[in-house]
Formats: sequence, C-alpha cells, structure tokens
Amino acid sequence: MKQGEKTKRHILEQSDKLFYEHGYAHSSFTDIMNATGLSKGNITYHFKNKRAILEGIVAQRMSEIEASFKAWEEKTHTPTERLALFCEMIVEQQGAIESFGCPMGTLTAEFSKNEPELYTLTLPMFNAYRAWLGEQFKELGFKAYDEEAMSLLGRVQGVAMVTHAFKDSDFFRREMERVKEEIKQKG
Amino acid sequence: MKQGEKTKRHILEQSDKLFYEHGYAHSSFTDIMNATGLSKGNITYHFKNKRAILEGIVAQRMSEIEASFKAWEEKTHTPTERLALFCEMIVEQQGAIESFGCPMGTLTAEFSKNEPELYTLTLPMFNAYRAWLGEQFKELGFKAYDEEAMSLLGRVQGVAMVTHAFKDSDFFRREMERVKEEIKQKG
DNA sequence: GTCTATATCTCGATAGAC
DNA sequence: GTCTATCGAGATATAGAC
Repeated sequence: MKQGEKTKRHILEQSDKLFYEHGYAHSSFTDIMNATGLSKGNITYHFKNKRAILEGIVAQRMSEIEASFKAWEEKTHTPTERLALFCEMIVEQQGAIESFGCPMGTLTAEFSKNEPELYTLTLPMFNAYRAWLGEQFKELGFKAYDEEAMSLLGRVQGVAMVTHAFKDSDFFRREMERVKEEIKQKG
Repeated sequence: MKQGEKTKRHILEQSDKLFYEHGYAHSSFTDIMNATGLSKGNITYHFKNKRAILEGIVAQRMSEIEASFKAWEEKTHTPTERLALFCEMIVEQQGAIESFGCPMGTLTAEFSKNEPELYTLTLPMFNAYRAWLGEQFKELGFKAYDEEAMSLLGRVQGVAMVTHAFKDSDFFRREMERVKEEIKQKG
C-alpha cells in the first residue's frame, strides 16, 4: 500500500471513532489532528474538507455492511439463522452502545434535523439494513416483509437509544433477548 | 403578569421550539433573537446564558409532564386506560415526530455524548415517564414493573427514531397500533 | 427593561514553504 | 506528502448607553 493510501485510512479510522464517540459537529479538525498525530494541512491534503472525510467513512462502513451480509449468508442456511446473526452483531456492540448509542442511528439522528446533505449521505446505511432484513422476512413468507424489516429496525434502535440514555446494559441484555425470542417465533 | 415575566415566557417558548426543531447546539443566540424579535442584550438580561434558557425549558416541560399525569389520572379508572392515554399523547404528535423526532429523546441524545451537565439536566424528564409508567405496570400486578416501563419507553423511542429517520408516518401509525395492542393484552 | 457595540474564542478552510 | 501560518465567519458573552 502506498504511503498516501495508508495515511488516508488512518485518518478515516480515527475520524470514524471520533464522530461516533463525540458526534460529527463536536469533532473538530483540531481533534482529528490530535487523534491522528497529523497536521491540519496534511489532513486537508487528503480530504478537501470535513464532509469529504465523512463521505469516506460512510463508503467504508457501507462496504463493511455488505461484507457482513455476505458472511452471514455464507455461514447459514435459513433466514431465521441470518436474523439471529444480525442480532448477535448488535449484542456484541453492547459496551459501545451503552456509551455512545448506535453508530448508525446516532450519526443519522445528528444530521436529520439540520444537515439534509449529510443526512442523505448516511441514510443509505439504514436502507441497506432495511433491504437486507426485508429479504429475510420475504424468504420467511411474510407478505409485508418490508414492514417487518422496519419494525425490527425500530425495535433495535429503541433498545440502543434507551440503553444509551439510561446507561443501562441490563436493560440492553434483557431487551435483546426479547427481540431474539420474537424473531424465533416468527421463523 | 409583569412585563418581565411575559418576556421570559416568550423567550422560553420560542427557544423550546428552536431547540426541538434544530437542536440545541445549532440554535444560536442570533436565532433566538430573530425568533423572539428581541435584542441579544435583552435576552441575556433575562437568562444569563444559553444553559439558563435550557434550564427554564426543562423546568417548564417537567411541570407540563406532571400536569399530564394528573390529567390522565383524573380522566381514568384503570392503569390500562392511563397507558392508552400515554400512547394517545404520542400519536397526537405524529407530524412533529416525523419532522423532528421525539422532543425528549432527541434533546437527551444530543447531550448524552458530549455534555454531561446538560444530559443530567434533561434526564429527569425520561425518569419522570419511567417512574409513572412503572406505577401503572405495578398497579397491573407486574412484579417487574420497572422493566416493563423501560421496555415501553424503548419501544416508543424506537418508533419515533425510525419514523423520523425515514420520514415515514405510515410506519408510525402501524407501529403505534401494535404498541397499543400489546398494552391492551397486558392489561 | 431594552437596546447597540464590542471583546474574545473556536471553527473550517486556505496559502505557501519545504 | 507534510508542515506552519493565517484568514474570515460565526459563536457566546459582556459593557455600557438609554
């Protein structure tokens, strides 16, 4: 890998962490500078502005999301098993969700009121999950498969939101068990 | 009412609307100036800083929340009816929720990552609902009444969040019907 | 009680040396 | 490819006239 490419990845990695843990607006160029150990000038050499960094982050996340779908499909035989893996992925993030909420939900929520362009940029992540979950429910025979997908998304967003608001990981575990149970019953 | 008190209320009212519709950080003194038609100096005469305005808003909202509990209790005879009124209150906010999310949830979410002092200031609103919902479930005979309260809070926060993210009021109506149905079955 | 004017700070972005 | 230096906008907050 070229040095430039390496630096770019380093900036994206650190910025993603900052944006998640402190929010996009609250993460300044100075913060990114400190987190990466690079100068401001060097960062803007690789990304012309903050928005460009966010675009890079979303592109990276989207490919990770698609990769996880692929991995889940290769590992399983039934939609029910795949939905269980989706839940497992969320359960694994317990600590981070308690501290910072859902990485996708909190980012989108930050933009939805005031930043239509950035909101449009992050929404595809939500839509990717919506579509994939929809496929699973479709395969399970649900006529209203999209509604089921949305409902599940709402369910887990609510769990993440309240877990974060109350910093309550007991609630998180309890509620994710309920969600998994509900999925089993639908399969 | 004295003129000073009137001005104070006017500032709180307009600021609450601004903070809800655009977020706290995104609402500047200049915005409050424009929304109220008052000068910057006059606003800081009544509230020494932005935080003091938020404190006034939360105090106002808290008394409204307590007032709604009282009204619901006077209007009903059973906890199930009271929980239905709680849902009704949310359903009535459909348009605002689609556009701006939950007034309490989005405000708390904005502070939970970066502003511990403001987060501490807004959390009591959540706790008021948690406690009151808990009372209803307790009266219904649930041993784990607090868990039921939290679960319901998570449910509606998820609905509000996803409704706002996807700007989808059909999802909102559908899902709130489900929530109401679940409550009926518990009663 | 209400106003104008201003001080000070932080941010994103840019220019140019090496 | 990486750095330092600086600009200009917009934010909160304050001082003082009326």
